[in-house]
Amino acid sequence: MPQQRSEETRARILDAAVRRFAFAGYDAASVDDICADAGVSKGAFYHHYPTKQAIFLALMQGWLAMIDVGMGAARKDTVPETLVHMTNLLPGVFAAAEDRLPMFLEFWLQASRDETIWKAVIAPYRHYQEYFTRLVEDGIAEGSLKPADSQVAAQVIVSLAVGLVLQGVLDPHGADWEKTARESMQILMNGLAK
Amino acid sequence: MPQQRSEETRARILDAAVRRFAFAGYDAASVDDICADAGVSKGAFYHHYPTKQAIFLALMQGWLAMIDVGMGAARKDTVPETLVHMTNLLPGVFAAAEDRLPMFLEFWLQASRDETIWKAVIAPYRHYQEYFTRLVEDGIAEGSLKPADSQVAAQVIVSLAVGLVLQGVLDPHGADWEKTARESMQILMNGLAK
DNA sequence: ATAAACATACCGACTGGTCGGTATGTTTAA
DNA sequence: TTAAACATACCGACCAGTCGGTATGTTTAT
Repeated sequence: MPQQRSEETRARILDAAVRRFAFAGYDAASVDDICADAGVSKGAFYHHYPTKQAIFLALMQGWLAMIDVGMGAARKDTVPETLVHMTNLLPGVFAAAEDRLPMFLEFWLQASRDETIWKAVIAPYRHYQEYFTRLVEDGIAEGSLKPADSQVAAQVIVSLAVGLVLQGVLDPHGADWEKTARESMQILMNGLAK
Repeated sequence: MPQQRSEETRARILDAAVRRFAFAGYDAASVDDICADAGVSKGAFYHHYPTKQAIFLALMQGWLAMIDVGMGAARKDTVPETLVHMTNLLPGVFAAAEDRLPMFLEFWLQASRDETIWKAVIAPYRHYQEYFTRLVEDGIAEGSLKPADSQVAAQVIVSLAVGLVLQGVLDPHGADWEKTARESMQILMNGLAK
């Protein structure tokens, strides 16, 4: 394997970037900070990534791809079961990414202001919307859900999830968010299920 | 009128700050920018506000207070009616504050990292939670809502609202958000109402 | 085999510019 | 006249990105 050292440096920079961005935010995390954290020179940084924005984007892509994989693997027998199962996955997500969740917000905020980042965020985002829309349609087809506008139903689900995550970011100790997530989905189900 | 000029300058600075923060975000909006936009010198700025953070906080306070007023005025005969009426108010909120909504996200993000701002955000936020909790309890008492954990029910409502607003920020043209808001609340009601 | 030629990885001082905040001077209103 | 309101010049810190140069492989020609 040629230049495996290079790959390791790349990874170290990426790791450090996650830490610094999560801790201080995109603007406040300087490239110098990231380099110091990674134990690497600025030259190395710019050798591997053309700009600060580029590494931010790389990070985001990785994160979004991860979610994608996790979602695909959650499919169960019936649609309501799948949805409930997904909420059961939430605690793990929270625990694994607790300190990184502000980054999620950061992604969103940057996306709302930066054309490049927006395009990178909006595609997977719409993909999720479609995923849930199809899920709801399947549920209606299999008879476990009431006939309804599947698009709206999907948006409700996504909105609820987004809202829960963001409240979890803002006020982690303000509630038992995993319990709230489970029961919230239950209430939603009462409105959607047959 | 003695300090009327002073008051006007104050207001102009605040207006400009809203515009610049909304357009560029907290970090990217420089004090110089704000002053230029307000047609005022830096000396005037620092005469009226001790720091950049202070003006941001003042802005946030005003915004939160505004929501407070709007919420109190929405009360109708029954609880479900009140909630539906509130979603009907959303389009106005969206239209009036379209370009300022990213600031909402900015507030949130800053709050998740800055102790001072966090405290200023969390108090009104919990106040809303309590408002909705009481609203749900009233609904249960008046018999229009199913008996349920009022706290969780309130959190669902708030989560949904937060999620809808944030999706509206990220992807304004991705859906008809006011319609979605209305129908979402309807679905939720199916799960909550008797 | 091995040295020369080349390519990639990495270093860290430096630049040009920005920004929050301050010091000091001038105007305005009472 | 005097204090508040406002203006201007300036300071020190910081920061993304650059650049000349070095170190560490990798390929090529002999």
